[in-house]
Amino acid sequence: MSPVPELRSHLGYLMRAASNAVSHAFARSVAAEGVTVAEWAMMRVLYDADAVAPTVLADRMGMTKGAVSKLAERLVAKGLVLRTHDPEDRRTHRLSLTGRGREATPALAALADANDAAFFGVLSAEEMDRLRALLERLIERHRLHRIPTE
Amino acid sequence: MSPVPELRSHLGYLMRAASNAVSHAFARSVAAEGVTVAEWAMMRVLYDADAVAPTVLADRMGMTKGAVSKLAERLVAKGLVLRTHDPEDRRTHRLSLTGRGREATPALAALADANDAAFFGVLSAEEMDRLRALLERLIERHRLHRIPTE
DNA sequence: CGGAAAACGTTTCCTAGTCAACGAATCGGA
DNA sequence: TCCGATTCGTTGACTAGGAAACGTTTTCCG
Repeated sequence: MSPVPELRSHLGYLMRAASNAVSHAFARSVAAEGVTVAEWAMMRVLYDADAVAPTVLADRMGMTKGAVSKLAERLVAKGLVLRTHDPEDRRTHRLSLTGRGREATPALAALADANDAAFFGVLSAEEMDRLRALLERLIERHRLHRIPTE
Repeated sequence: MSPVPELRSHLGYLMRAASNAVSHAFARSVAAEGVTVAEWAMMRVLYDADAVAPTVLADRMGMTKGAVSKLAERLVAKGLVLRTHDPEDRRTHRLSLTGRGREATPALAALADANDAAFFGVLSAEEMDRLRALLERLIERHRLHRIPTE
């Protein structure tokens, strides 16, 4: 009967626990293809929007530019991403998928689908929709919150 | 119109994004008190169940014993946790909060409450309950799933 | 009761990300 | 037009955790 709330009572704690579990499972899954979760995320962004500046990627992926810099370097080393010059601004450059990177992406997407199905399959379709709506609202709100402070 | 599903369509991705945001905010909050999120979690477990073996903590916190070993070492160095011998088994030992650790815990719990309120306050009470129920089910299911494979 | 097997915590190596300092390039205002 | 302010990506210091190898201690069974 302590006045101090339990760990389990905090939504933040539950969120972290669930997220760790799902990400860890997914990490094992994509590791078989030789990439990490963050690498997959960057590849997926580049799959749609090629020739993206690192700063844009950082914003879109919710990471710092330092992290993007290192992540891109790993993908370049693996031959999945390449850097090209920006003719109009010599400070920056553009990141694109290589042919191999583009070819590998659909298979990784399939793994992501399978991981989602395995982890969230215990929920009904309606519950999954509700969860998705709740998460999207939280993310949306946080985005708005973050801009003025930084 | 690509056949490859978007990142945003994956619940795992949304979960990771939301979790990162809430944990990051909380990390900044508790950093003012000189501890990290994981350190707070261990302290909270020890607050209720004192004199706990590292293996038990690892299981209860969902971390590896290696991570617990390092985490405990940091807390010992900060004077918030102490190790005592287990008289019946010389392989193991017990972890407890020091007086200072015990005194500091309620304030950290208050920060956790405040962080929860700030982050999840955009949801209604009913939505928060639903989210909690969904997360608890996912965690529960994953626990059960993990045991037979290891 | 003795030796193989198991349990326990630590340590090493690795990946990963934040923060802050930095140097180069560009922009903007006087 | 020129110099301070800003923007851009990189780098280094640091925290954090997983995987696996390791040494110690205990357990279990023949």
